[in-house]
Amino acid sequence: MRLAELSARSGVSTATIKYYLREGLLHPGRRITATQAEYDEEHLRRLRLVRALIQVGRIPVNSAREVLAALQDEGLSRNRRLGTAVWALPHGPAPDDSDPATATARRTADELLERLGWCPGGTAAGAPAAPAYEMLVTAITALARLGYPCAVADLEPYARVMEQAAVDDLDMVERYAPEDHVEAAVALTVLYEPVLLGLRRLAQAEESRRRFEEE
Amino acid sequence: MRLAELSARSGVSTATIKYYLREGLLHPGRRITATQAEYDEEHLRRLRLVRALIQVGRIPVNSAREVLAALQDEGLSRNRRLGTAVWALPHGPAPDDSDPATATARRTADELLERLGWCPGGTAAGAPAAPAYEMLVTAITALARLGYPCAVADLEPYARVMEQAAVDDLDMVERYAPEDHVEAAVALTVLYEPVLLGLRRLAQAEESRRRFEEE
DNA sequence: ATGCTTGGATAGTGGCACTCCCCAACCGGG
DNA sequence: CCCGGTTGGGGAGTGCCACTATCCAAGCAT
Repeated sequence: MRLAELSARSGVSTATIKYYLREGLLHPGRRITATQAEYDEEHLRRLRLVRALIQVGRIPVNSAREVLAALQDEGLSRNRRLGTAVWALPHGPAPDDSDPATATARRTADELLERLGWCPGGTAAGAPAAPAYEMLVTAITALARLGYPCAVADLEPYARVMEQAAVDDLDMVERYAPEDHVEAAVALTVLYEPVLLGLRRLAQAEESRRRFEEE
Repeated sequence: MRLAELSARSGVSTATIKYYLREGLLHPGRRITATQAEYDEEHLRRLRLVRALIQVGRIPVNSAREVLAALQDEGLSRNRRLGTAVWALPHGPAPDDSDPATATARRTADELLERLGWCPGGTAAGAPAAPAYEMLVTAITALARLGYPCAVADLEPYARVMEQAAVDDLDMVERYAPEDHVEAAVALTVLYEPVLLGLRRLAQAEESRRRFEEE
């Protein structure tokens, strides 16, 4: 199919597809002549994934490129590819280590992971800490600076809850053929984030109504 | 305190504070002379909240203004203020109702809410749907378009999990004095989002290691 | 008086995600 | 074979956003 048809079937403008091609988010089509190229179903599928990651998952174009590159790095084992892809996901500002509140937050996070029996820093000993761990530290620091408590005991219930979500995530991934695991894991990790946050806000509204309903 | 001291104590540059003042995120200081103003602890507290919402919670400046305006709208009841504030939180692109997949997603979401016993659309009957509900529909649509299943049965476990998180959220809010409930609810809703997502990614890594550890 | 700081206003910056436009190469009809 | 319309590549431009730099008059400190 031609660029125009790819555009029509995906609902993405040709200008935007050309931009993604330039940015390396999409492989170039098979060149038919010097000025024309042919795209296939794989391009369409990839384009839809790109769009979903960027628009729904709010991932910056640069990160999306890294994530997608990891997805199909044939030189890596399945586990390494998944790790690399999830590693490239956006994770907000790095903790400000000049702030003493950050040190406290780090201790809280470490103690939490230890109590949960998870790997310290989200990785094997000695390795750099996972971006998700840094994200957690940044958020705990901000909460502490605002005067909201964030002790291990406050965080633990949330961790238990996300542990359950992760089990459900992995169950869902395992429905697919092993060669699709990495893409499924990335897509489900990213695209279930708005689902989880949306459900949380709805659940809060419901619970709030239940507790404070007096009109 | 003067602008310079506010800047030093918050770690935010004077230029940025002036920008926030212009944008109405911060109340103007008490004018001392024609060219000087005095700020107090309340300004400092507010500034820290603004920074946390924008930097850690990734809320756009415009939304932050609306959220903060709702926080202290004296004309509204506590519940209405909270509703207005949470309503103003960012929620991604609106569902594309010209896409038939959106209609399916809407049906899935409705059925899910019904099964959970939550208000349809996250609101009272007839009222416009909550932004969080629209966010959910958008995400379900994107997943469906990518070929990932998103049936009611797939979503329900996540909803149960977030129901528990919401109970924990509200418990935490109730530790504060009633007059602080609204601010606490907003801060905890927004700032626990990175905590939850970070914990989920760490939990996934842990669960993945548990299932696929073979080195 | 003078030389610093202060705070308000305006204009500018850099990054990001597109989007416009031109051009040369192609394709199809007459 | 010619010619109008279409295609894809590429560079430049757009709009938005979150700041940031500069200027200026008014203060305060010595």
